[in-house]
Amino acid sequence: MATIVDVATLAGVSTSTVSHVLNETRHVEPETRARVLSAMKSVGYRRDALARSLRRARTDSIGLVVSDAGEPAFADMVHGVEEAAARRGLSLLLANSAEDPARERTAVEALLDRRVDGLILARAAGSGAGLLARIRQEKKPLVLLDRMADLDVDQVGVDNEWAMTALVDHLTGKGHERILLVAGDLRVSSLKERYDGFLAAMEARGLATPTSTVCEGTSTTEGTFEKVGKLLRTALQRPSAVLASSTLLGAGALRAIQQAGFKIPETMAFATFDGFAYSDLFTPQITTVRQPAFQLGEEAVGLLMGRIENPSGPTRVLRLESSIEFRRSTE
Amino acid sequence: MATIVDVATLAGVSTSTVSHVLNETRHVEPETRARVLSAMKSVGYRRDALARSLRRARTDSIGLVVSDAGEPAFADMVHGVEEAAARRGLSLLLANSAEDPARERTAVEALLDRRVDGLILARAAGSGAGLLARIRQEKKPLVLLDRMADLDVDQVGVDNEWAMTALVDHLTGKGHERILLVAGDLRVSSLKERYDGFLAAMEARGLATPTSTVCEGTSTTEGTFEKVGKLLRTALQRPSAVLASSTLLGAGALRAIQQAGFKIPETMAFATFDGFAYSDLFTPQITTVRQPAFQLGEEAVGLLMGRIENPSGPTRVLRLESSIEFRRSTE
DNA sequence: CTGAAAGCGCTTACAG
DNA sequence: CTGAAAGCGCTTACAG
Repeated sequence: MATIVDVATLAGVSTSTVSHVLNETRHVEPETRARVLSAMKSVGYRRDALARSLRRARTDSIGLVVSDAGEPAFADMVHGVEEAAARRGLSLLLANSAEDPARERTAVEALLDRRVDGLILARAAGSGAGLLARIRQEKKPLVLLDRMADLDVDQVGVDNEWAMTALVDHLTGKGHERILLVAGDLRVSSLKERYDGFLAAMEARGLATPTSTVCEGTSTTEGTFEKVGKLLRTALQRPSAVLASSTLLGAGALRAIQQAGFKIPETMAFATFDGFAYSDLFTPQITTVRQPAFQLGEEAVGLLMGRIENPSGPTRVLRLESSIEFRRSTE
Repeated sequence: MATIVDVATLAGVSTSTVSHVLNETRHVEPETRARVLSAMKSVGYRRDALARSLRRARTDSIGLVVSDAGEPAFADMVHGVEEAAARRGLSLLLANSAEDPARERTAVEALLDRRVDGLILARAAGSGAGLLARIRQEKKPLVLLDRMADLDVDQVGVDNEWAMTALVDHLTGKGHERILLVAGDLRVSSLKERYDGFLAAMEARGLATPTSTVCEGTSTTEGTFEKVGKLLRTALQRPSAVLASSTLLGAGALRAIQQAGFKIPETMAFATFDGFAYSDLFTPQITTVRQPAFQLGEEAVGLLMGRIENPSGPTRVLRLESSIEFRRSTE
């Protein structure tokens, strides 16, 4: 591997000059410059980003830790982050916590060790406040993605309560009064917000919300299938509509509905957050709250760069708009 | 940020000793060791991975460039690579070429600059041989993922020809003789292999394959929709079955079939590679060739580590088995 | 069992 | 307009 010294020697100049040619950071005589450039070419010079970073105390890289790389929404967010990072010439270090706080911690430590310029985190379900304190203590710029926190931290997510309210409006408008919410793990802030939105919206419409109309705590498709199935079989007053707070929960609920013998939308209405890909091609046609996952990722990078450039600026919290795709499942 | 010097000073030892405690690389008196450890704790020491890498000429990081982060199959591969890398304590640098050879090149250069220990590449459609030559010239360990090449390079993909043959067998067994293959961009090796498999299988069964039964060259859902629609409307001898070589192509073809007024499977059989998530929950129930995308990613990391540890070992080429999920769409 | 010192490949004041 | 030299934070022969 050729180094800057090789180039300097071959060109008959100092390493300073080579460095300045490389970075265009001070004037160099055209002729000298040309000599340096041709020396670089002839030795196949490639600047070592590591050495450069060490000296500059800046790596031009950012770290992203997502909680569930398997979910399509997260895959889209990763994609958005990658895109936005590449546009700015930043490298992206990716890690997946798989909803495990211990793995999340390990991943964050590894990223801090690598001196990323900043961190984007979609936190694991059971993630404590300690990790964020740690990052703050290192004074490392941080942005929370999708999973927000009631803390003084830059973050970007979606308008979960608004979307849930709109969904409940839609269903109650169709005459539904008993709605089953498949809420999932309420330690996840986005799921909690959807849950809160549901309770508030139902209450605002004067509709009682007995416990039997919320299925919470599941976090796998299989577990959700079982729990929803049980609810559908035993609920004294059977719901006329089911609402799922994520794709994974929706898949479990859908299977349970089908297996219990209901027909969508004839005997059971159904809607879900996030939803399924290419859903317009398939039956049942499902009403879906679509979050702008890709943009979420892009905005996270924007917030992070803002924080890196201005460490003491005011905290920024972004809520992007979801859109609701109304389809036959809630007719 | 505390450095190794701070720790050494506080503990009253040399930096050598601190380093050796850190890496457990030579014996240190228990008492000294304890002093060092407590000094680390009290200054909040965190080893700088950059400085370490610079010295060791090894970064414990690998780079992954995928061609289409939007496709679910690639998302799964990324997930598999991440998982396998994390298990080995490697950091993952991720980039997306979006099927653009120029972006691919930029991404690879950035990764080489960062001195990743090795590179995993799912190459862009129009990627030339120059890039691989470049990587080889840098003597950087390399593994090709999914998109294979007839070159002396470690690589892992799936048994595309076998799967296509099995699919054709299945359809001809049902009496289909005119099959439309939606083949996509044949510069992509996996698509080319599926295409070759199709031609060979049809020929082996004595079934003519006039041009009209292959739709090639499209690489968007929209474009595929249009082209397949046109074929279905104008084909002199209309196909009785449609086969798509990827999810994206399948989505376009499916839309075209539906819009042309065919019913699956009554008036048109249909099957696709890669397919749609949770497809068992939706109608039409589509026969799908499922590739083990996650494992593909894991195996790629395995091959890469093998190459890093043994740069002069023999080339390894892996073909993982796909599985075919037979469903109603080809009944 | 431990330390002094060189060196990884850069950048950047400082000096001329 | 250019160069000599210090220093970023580590690791690792070498010496004792």
